[in-house]
Amino acid sequence: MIDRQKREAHNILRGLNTVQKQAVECTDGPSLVLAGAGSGKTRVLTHKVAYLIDRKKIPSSRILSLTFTNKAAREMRERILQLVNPCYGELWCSTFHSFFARILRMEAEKLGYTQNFTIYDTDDQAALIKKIQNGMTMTIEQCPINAIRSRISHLKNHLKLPEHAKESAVDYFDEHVAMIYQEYQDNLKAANAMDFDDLLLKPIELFHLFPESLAYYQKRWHYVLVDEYQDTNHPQYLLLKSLSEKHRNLTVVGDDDQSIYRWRGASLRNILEFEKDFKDCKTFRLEQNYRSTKNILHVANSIVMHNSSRMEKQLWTKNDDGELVSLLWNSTGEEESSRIIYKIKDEFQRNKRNFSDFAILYRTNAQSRAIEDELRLNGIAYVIVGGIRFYERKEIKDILAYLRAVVNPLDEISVRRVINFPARGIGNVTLKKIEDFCSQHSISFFEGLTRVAEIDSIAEPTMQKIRNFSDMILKYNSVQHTISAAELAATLVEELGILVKYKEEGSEEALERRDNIGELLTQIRQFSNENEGNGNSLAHFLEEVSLITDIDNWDNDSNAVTLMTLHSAKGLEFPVVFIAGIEEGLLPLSRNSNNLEDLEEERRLFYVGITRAREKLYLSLAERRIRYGDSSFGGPSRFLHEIKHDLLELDRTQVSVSRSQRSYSYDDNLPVYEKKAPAAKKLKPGIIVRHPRFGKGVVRRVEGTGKETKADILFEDVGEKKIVIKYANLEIL
DNA sequence: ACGCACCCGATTTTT
DNA sequence: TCGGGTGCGT
Repeated sequence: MIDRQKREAHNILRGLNTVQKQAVECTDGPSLVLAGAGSGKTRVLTHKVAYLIDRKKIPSSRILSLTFTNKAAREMRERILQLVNPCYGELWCSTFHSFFARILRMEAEKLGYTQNFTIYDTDDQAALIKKIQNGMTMTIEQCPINAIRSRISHLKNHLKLPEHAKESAVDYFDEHVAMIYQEYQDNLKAANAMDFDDLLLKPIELFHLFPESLAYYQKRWHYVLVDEYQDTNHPQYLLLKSLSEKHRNLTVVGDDDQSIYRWRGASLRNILEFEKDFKDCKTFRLEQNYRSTKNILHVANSIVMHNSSRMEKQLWTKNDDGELVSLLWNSTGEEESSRIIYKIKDEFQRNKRNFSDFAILYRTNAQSRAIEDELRLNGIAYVIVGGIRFYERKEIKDILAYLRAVVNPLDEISVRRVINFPARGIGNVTLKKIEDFCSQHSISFFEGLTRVAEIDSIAEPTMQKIRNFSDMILKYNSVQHTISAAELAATLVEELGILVKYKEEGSEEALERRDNIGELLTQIRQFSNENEGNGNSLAHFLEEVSLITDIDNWDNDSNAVTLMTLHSAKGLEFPVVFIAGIEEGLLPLSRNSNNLEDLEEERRLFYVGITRAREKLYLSLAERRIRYGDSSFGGPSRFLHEIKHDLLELDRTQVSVSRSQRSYSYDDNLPVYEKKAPAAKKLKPGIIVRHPRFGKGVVRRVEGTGKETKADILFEDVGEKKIVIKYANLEIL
């Protein structure tokens, strides 16, 4: 036992370079790790947590690691568990939003919410704003919902209250927004709902109003570590500052050159001024890149050095020069797609690559379509990250809205969403009558439904329909704690009869919707199994779902080419990367070419894309491309001129394949799209399993594939064992 | 209350 | 070009 601990402690520092080691060993006080792309940023973070637990004997429950995505949080947890014995206690790796949502669930009453509050996503926000705008009597001119939504979000992120917004309004739009903003906040409160921004703002309010509550959390967390610090916004900055005020052990890791979420409130200031904000802070610069070839890195450096607001850094690598970066110069958008696919096949055959080695990145989702068509035509498997998310599909949102209404009937947006779905003859006129009744009596929309008998103008048959609806919601509301989420959801879907309806409809679209709902029910079932006896699992499920995103589910296990936006690619790496559409108007996007700050963010976005590539980078552009139905010509991106010419290899080879010749669907030389066995896929370090003989344990390491897969598992009772999966009959918990 | 036709608008989207 | 949202007609 002691031997193993020694070995592990040694492992924690082994394989780190000098700066990385210094950063890990610097445990006391604030520290800033400026980590260039591919320089082992997450490595420093995970090793530091492991070091704290193992060397400094800090209970893991005192260490808080915050990230932006669930995927990053999950990976961080797994990597820490590979380094240290997890038995010291719970390990806290979480996203900002889910961490603070968790706090808010506990403290909701103090802020006038109940603990089963609903989290509103962008769609719900839009629906609410729309409702408010439609209800405004003196409205002269309507404004685009999304413009209002993002303005309100902007105001909130700058801690501007509706009163402030009113005072500082300079034009009609500002005034209009300020009015809606006020009502928007009131409505959220009445609906017992919070939007994403509130998940950060309400904790600030909580800490402000209840200093003893803040003191509790300050005492609770001895160490706070943050990944991707360059993307934090102002509320996040304030929260980090107050949470770490007592122990002062705040470690932030980030790269100002990779800050690409300014448009969403991220403040580059946070990382640029960290040394001023935390006076005695220690700064570490990780400038050695382990990911890319020298050529790729030179291109990346030559681009990003054109930015003015950045901290001076020079990435270098011991890796080989590698191939030159290729510039695929095309005349049209279609040619671009063909050429990329041609290159993929070429790389595939010449360099023995897997399809999962390739990523095709683009600035806008709309660009994916042409590339997808070409991939399909050539029988190459691909996965798209982003676009329409599973949980944003209409049918999924409909079911979720029912579940949300059941958990929180005050959630007016959800109730309204489903009151006439499936169609049950309750139309706009009736809704308006109920609405008026509710505002006359100052009651919630749902209470209005239950008191529909008092509304004279509604005809009896309609009343009955409304009563049926509200009774149904109440029925499920009353059993939510006695039956499992899975059972509740399945019964509800059954009662609604939508699966049958979609089946009868029979169209491809309807069948897909039916399947999606089936998939949702499966997910709820899984969730129920995993969280048995955890109180109200339906509410938990809804919270988890509202904080999940597409990239969280992306797993590069399937042998397929990955397509995604430059934004989604941050944090990932691929042997071969294509960046499509390096044109004026697209990169930089025309809207963001006018002011310097926007332009610099576009440049960083390009930089992020370039630095995803390990071995080979292709840049691609088209002289003409169809956009919004028109043919447009932006010309090569200005960023191309920032690359030294001897780093680029111009490739203008014509791809001489016509549509008809390419219409075969499978090429014998291409492997069949194949997914890895689900069992092997799910078994990852950090996962809890049950063994028929040894009981419960946590997976530490996985080696081998297929039938050969073995795993080191640390069991609660019998210690660590190496298990051959094939024979073990493990149950994944 | 529902269906169809037309019109407008159109980044990126960690949560 | 394409999809969603509005408004009119039944």
